[in-house]
Amino acid sequence: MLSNCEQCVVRNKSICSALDPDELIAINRLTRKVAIKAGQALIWEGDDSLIVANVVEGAFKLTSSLEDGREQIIGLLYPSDFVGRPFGDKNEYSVTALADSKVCVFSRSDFDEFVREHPDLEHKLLQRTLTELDRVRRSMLLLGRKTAAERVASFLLEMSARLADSSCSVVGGSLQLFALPFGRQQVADILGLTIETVSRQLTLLKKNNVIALPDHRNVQILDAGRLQDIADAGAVTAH
Amino acid sequence: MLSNCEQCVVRNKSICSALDPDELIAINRLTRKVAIKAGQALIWEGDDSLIVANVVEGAFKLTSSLEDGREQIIGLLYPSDFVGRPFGDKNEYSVTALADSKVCVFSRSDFDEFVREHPDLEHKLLQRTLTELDRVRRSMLLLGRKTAAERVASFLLEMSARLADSSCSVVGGSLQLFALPFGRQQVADILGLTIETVSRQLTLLKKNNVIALPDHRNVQILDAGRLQDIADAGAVTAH
DNA sequence: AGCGCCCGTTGATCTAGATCAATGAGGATC
DNA sequence: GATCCTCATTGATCTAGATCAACGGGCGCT
Repeated sequence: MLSNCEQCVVRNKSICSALDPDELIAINRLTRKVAIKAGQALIWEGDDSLIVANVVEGAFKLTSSLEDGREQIIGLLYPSDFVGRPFGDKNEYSVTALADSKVCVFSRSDFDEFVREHPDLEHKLLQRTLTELDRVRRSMLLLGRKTAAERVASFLLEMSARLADSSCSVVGGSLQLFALPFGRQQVADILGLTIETVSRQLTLLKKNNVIALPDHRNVQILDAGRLQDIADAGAVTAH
Repeated sequence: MLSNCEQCVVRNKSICSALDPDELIAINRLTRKVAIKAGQALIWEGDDSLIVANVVEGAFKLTSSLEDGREQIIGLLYPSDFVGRPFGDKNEYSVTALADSKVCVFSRSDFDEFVREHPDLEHKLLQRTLTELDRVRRSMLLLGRKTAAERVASFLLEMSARLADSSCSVVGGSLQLFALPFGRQQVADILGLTIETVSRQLTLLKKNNVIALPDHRNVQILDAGRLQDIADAGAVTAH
């Protein structure tokens, strides 16, 4: 069964939304849909950049590591996001599936060529890259200067914002519930903290009725204003 | 005196290198050369994105801050670098001159329009943005997971690499001398450390004969291999 | 030359968060 | 339903780096 761009679920949100029906048929020939199991890597840090892809389903983490095993998560990818390093020869980070996922893969050289011939596509790619750059720069402030309390609060707000448009979020007078797509260690690797510190900060927020934790994966924001204050200035009034 | 792209000193290195003589004349009309004194801001964090520019001369820092004054430097700009946020309405960071500088300014709307009409220019911009994204992601690992010793060593190597092609670098059997374009506080704000910690790490490297510090601004790398080892694994063998 | 001033260095102490160490709470397997 | 097994929480202690506090040295100014 061939993949078919016309009935692709991320067609209208991915960079491919820049293409008209004819172009969609053309790009379809360059493409191959691939399933990736949770935990499996799509790209390895340091590898030559041979493929790029669109995320169709699931979730991925981008990571950079030191030899002794310390790891930093430098980005998260969801359906419709673009993966890989076009116009460059090395991948500076690994891309690993957090859940069973599907991606739509291009050979990098095919993709580079196709992009150069389709300025609207290149424009979409530029916009995404600029947005991602803004996001990454925001996290530099978090990693370089924020306290543990500020980091955890900022993280919860960002996750809630990012998962808001997807299914399970209920916004009723600042009451929000969402499921983290990963465990505590990954949260720690996003925030540049240890698992224990993340856990302690979360229970602190729970004790102060800023959030509720129905179970290990779900988070409910009870007081978004308070959480925002903590994210910006770290004012935790409790013991 | 009008600015003239044809005799621009950064013409061949900036994004404008994508333009042919006719296009250069066209873009020249959109452009205004502006001098910025050291310490003066070109763009403020949170401002609407009304201008973009090319750096012609001098140096700039990009910063993001918290209300209580904590600051993180999230990027440095040198001649030929591009500044500002095209295709977006907010600047998420401030841009401040580190030295007396000159920039070539565009109104953002003029620039956005011109770029859309010149795919080669947009391509250059995309390449720069992708390269910058790689750089910024590398610093996420530094800020999130590296120790003070590793950060300082990584910083010195990156500065030496970046300043290598410019004037004053002397590469004689891994012997390199360069001048930092800023003081200790700025180094601390780049590395997410305090000024005292930066100072202590530098004197430690000096005591171990890994670097020499002729004066407060100049750094000489005596043992680049050793410095690289420290940057990657923090192995400081000394007291 | 002498006087401040700014910036960097050095030292002493403190603390946020890391590390080490149990303990507990689902979730899958048989 | 008992047995693991993995992952989160909680507690006790340690430490890298922050904070607080002198001190010093280069540079511009009169």
